[in-house]
Amino acid sequence: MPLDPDHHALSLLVRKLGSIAALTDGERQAILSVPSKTRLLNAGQDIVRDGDKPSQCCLILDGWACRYKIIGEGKRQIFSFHIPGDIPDLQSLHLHTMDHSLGTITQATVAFIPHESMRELSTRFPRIGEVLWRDTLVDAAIFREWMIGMGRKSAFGRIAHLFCEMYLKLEAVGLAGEHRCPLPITQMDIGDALGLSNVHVNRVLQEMRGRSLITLRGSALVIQAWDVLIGVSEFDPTYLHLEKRAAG
Amino acid sequence: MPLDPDHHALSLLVRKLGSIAALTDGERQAILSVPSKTRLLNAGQDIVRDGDKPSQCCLILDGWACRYKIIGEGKRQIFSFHIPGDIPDLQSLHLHTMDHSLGTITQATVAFIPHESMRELSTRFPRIGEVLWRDTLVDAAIFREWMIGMGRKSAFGRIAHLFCEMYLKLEAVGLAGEHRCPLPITQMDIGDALGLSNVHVNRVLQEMRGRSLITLRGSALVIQAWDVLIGVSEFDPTYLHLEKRAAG
DNA sequence: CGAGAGCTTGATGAACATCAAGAGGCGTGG
DNA sequence: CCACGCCTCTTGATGTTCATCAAGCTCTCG
Repeated sequence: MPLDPDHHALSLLVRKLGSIAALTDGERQAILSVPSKTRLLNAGQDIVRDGDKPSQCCLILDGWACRYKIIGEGKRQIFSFHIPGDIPDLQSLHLHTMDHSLGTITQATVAFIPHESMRELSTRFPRIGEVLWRDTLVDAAIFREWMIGMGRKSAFGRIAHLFCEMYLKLEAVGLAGEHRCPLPITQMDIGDALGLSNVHVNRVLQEMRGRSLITLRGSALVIQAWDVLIGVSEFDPTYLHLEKRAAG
Repeated sequence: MPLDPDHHALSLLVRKLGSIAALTDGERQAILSVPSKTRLLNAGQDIVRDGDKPSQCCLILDGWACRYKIIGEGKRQIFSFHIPGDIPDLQSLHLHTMDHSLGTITQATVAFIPHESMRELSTRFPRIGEVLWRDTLVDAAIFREWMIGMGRKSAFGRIAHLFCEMYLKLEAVGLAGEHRCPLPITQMDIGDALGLSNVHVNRVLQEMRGRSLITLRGSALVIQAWDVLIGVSEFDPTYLHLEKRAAG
């Protein structure tokens, strides 16, 4: 089998989907034969923009991305952070106009897959379609949880919640463990995601460090007091709908 | 044709889906032959609860409902308001455990449809599956818009935005016009939806009335100054993805 | 006509935003 | 190798938007 990068890209998709529902050989083969183009992007680069009508969606192979929208005078709201294995703009498959933007946070490797192929795949293999649909539903569940944070939680609780969430998401794809994970985002990013000023984020982080709850240096997060964080943030992982399964 | 209430229920679904994508006769027939049970519910009654594993989903025929979650000590976050034609718990089709609750706001008529039938319908008629999927994606788009409000907008902007949104959603199903619509929710509900206290909601409403922007008496909202409201709330209806089409 | 839910008003305080300025890190180019 | 610039983080001072508490009012509906 040739070691070409695009094939590698799709095997990540196979693993991701296989971790949610067992795949048949036929389904596996179908996914692997989907056409895709892999590209390396710089940090801080837009992948799709508010208002675009994309004809492909993207699978993150390496690096981090986020979905966001610019509003008013320089204000920004980040809706989600995305890590390898995610398809952050899957929704564009059925919502033809982007109502927000998607951009990289770090340097990132991304595979582009034509909508046409995704639609065909979903139709020919309804089970794959269901898993993809499900993926967008988990997405929405995370939005709801962020709404709770912004509507009803303190800055401290929101930040703690975000840390727990990102840790679990990373752990689920094998990129974190032992309460350590990469977190290559600025305090500004955290603020824009949680509806806080960067100044206030900074002060909360100081407090967390002062109470020895976390270590956060460079882009490495260590959660030293997991129980405290889930306590203050009322973190309940149900909403992530991570069904533990052996990868296919 | 017999005038039985369940058949009537599904014809609403036909109209709803038909307003998004043109349906073939076969598709129409298939929808109409889906089994469903119609029930009349009181105001303030739960339909599905946080933690449940429902085996059916519901179509609202009449009245209003909302999705919400109770957190901490008596705090509540409302995620969405639902009106006739909505299927508020469609996500339970693929996310088996509810991570929030769904309840009525007013007295409501609701049709219950087995998940099994919905899944079958989606598989046999991929186009219907796509439209349903799309519906959950619009749902998520609305969540994103609410996040912007709670993260980056003033109380005034948030409330104005909610009014514009509900008006357009109601208008799209023929329940509003001429900048008038029903709004059978309390100030407490508005607060719980937007992350505000009922007291503060009250004060903002006073100001809106004082500036002759709206009239809100009983459950009737009149938007007297549409342009002002969309201005202050930076309302852009793109996110509702209302594609104007003649109903099939 | 009474009871309860929702609305209204005032007083007080807390959690945050905003503004401003400086310190530390890190890559880039001379 | 050092110097420069930029980005991020940090810290302080001040101000605003909202929450909270408490009480009285109004409307509706049984």
